Amino acid sequence: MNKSLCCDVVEVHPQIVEKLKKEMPEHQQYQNLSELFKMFADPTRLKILSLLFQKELCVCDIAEVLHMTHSAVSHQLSVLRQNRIIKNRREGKNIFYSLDDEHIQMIYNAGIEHISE
Amino acid sequence: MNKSLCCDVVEVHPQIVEKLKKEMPEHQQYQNLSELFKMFADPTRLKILSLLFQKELCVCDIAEVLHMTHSAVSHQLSVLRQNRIIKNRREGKNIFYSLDDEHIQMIYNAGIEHISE
DNA sequence: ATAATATATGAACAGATGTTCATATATTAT
DNA sequence: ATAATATATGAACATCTGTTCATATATTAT
Repeated sequence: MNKSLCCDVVEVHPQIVEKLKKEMPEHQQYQNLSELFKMFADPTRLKILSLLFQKELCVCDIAEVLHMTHSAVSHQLSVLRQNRIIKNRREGKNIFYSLDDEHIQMIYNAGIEHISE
Repeated sequence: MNKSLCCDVVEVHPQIVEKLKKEMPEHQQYQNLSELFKMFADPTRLKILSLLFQKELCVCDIAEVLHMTHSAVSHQLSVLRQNRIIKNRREGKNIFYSLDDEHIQMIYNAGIEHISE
């Protein structure tokens, strides 16, 4: 009788907990959001993005600037592209990569602001 | 002689590549930034943050809303706190968690905007 | 067609990550 | 002091992640 929902005896915020439970968006939305942020959660990808903020570039440009193998760069570009962070266009033997939209730089900048506060 | 720096024969963007190399911030900065974004790169942590946007909460509140064990919640809160995403205050037996600053919500919202475009 | 170049891709591996379980610490009530 | 409660923490484990290596594909030049 009147078994509490939290902390075994008394809920700390019973009405708030109920409200939050009801208003909670679907798991899928959090999943999608986490996958977006995952793209920013690696120093190599951040470096690549920060380069693409300045100019569209091909694999070999990026590999050269970052002192990385072409393969490693290509894999990361592939991941970024599959997640709609960047897009590409072919020009002869080269494939040029660039940002997919401006939100990407907004998110990046918001992060920069935080760490340099 | 005149050995190219990129693509074995001709750099695609030789002057740009040199410029980018010189202006590249230190690895540590990208490392720090990636660690910030890592905090947002997990659905559970995003859920916790979205709850804390609304109200300061204790472990048991969060565990109840998310149907998670207290231990799992506590571990995530600990990670978030070590990374200065959230702070806490004790009130008797309870420890209340809340956001450390407003940048956090800015980053979160920038992400939400992107995925709902 | 053949060779050279630019990029992509699959498999494998090491290292990181999130949860669970068991246990410890801290606060409060008895 | 003892018991009960809220939270923290260490170890273990399975899963995920990023790079490397080897190889494949696509484009261009010969």
